Amino acid sequence: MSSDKKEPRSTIFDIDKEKDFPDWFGEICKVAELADIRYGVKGFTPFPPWSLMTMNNMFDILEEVLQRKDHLPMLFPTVIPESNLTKEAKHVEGFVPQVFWIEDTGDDEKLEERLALRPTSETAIYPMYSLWVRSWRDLPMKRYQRCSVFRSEIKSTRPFLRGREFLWIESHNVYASHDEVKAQVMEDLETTKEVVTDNFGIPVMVFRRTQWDKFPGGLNTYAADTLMPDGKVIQLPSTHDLGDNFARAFDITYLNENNETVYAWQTCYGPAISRIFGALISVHGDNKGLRLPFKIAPYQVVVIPIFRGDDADAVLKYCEDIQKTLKKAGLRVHIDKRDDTPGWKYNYWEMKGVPIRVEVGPRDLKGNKAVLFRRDTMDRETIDITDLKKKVLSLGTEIDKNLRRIAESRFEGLVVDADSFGAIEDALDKGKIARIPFCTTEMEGLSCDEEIKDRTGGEVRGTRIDVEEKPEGVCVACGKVATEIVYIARSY
RNA sequence: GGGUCGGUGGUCUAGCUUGGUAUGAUUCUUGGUUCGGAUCCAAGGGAUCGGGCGUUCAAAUCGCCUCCGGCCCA
Repeated sequence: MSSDKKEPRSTIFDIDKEKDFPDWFGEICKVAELADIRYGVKGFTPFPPWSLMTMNNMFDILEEVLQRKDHLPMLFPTVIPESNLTKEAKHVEGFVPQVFWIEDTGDDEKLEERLALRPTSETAIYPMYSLWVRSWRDLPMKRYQRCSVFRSEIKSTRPFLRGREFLWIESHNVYASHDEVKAQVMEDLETTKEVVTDNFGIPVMVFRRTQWDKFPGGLNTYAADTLMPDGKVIQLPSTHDLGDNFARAFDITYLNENNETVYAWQTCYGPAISRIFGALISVHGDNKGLRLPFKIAPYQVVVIPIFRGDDADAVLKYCEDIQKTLKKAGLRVHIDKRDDTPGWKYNYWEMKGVPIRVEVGPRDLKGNKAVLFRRDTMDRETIDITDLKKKVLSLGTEIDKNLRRIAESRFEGLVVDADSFGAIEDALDKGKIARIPFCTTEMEGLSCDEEIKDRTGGEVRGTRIDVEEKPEGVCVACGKVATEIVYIARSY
């Protein structure tokens, strides 16, 4: 055989996202240095710079929106004394099975009272709210904290999508009336759409969850779902109408204008950034790796110098001028000066998902040009260096629009009406979401949900709250008159 | 939680059936060469074979226990 020539190796990363999604996800976490699963404790994962820098940018956007809507930041301890955790009965039932407990210190010294690592912070925060809320003048009290929480998940864990420790923001709000609570629910849904869809380019559908799937201890849960490449949906932020349940359990009362002591009303809102990041890379990624939105990419632009021996200094100088210009425009720019070939660097940064690449070599130097490459479409364009800033800025906007457009196109025709188990299963097998008449999302409907799950693998995600829907016909499962339209999907 | 497959230098991997302290690639370091889609050459570094116990003169290899992970299912 003659051909002992090396075949050009294709790319760093090349996996069919649609066909082999679990494989794609695991590999991209490793090769793009997003999560290192070698830590050795189930569900606990170190995040290297690339994912953390992206998540920090996501946090910044979310916090900016929350603060604009009058939420103030705060931070509570990680541990919750057992007596506080167990004050609200339903809440206990829902969360205690997943709690990590601290029982002793140092050399086996037993604690007087066990401490829980917070699985969520209601029971940490509300005893203090009980002290902080005194009068109607203190209301509304809108606050949030950015922290990590701990849940001993039984289900199999994966980086970002389901960890036993994950990063989120939780907002906890106190009001004088239930009406204000309902308004806050709507505000949170708008926040979700502004942040997750407008900024991160991830389309969502919002649902009111069923009574058996709501936040333990609350009245109602409203949540945003998005669609993963394998046709399953995943829950992103959720808002809970807590009614006055927790106020009664934690004695959060205030003096109203008539000098009467009354219970307060509450909401909480929990966008899990690490999970949204997991959805983001899955939704926007392609077979060559990540495609990060321009708004949140750690490096929005990477500059690749190309040179032969004696051109090096001039080319590098040219690159630094480019970096200076773009930094002045407020952009995050990186010059890759490593001693590797340009082609290697192209593949590397494409896999990492940097939205825009500027390639600069002797040719460009001579003509005062630069080559602009966009990751989303893999298109190249040669531009005059004087247009650089303008072009990069408009291209960044265009990339984000395009990523969002691609993601949203997957939602078109996604919902399919069904009126039988067969039709539901058929829809789910095609990666669709089934829309069906259903008896009720009150507790009595649970057995119907379970039957649907047994026979189709899908589950009831809830009822739409952004669209009015009139039920017709009978419940697919039990045959009783339908009182609601619900959506069935396979889910994470 | 059930099923299943797996764990060998940083990474991927050969060896396991038929016991005799480990193969190759890549990464990493150094020097040179090269640079418009994964440069090439040379030298060097790096593994008590996930952990424990057992069988044996001898265990990556055989047995038991345990930890960790992947995938599928609930």
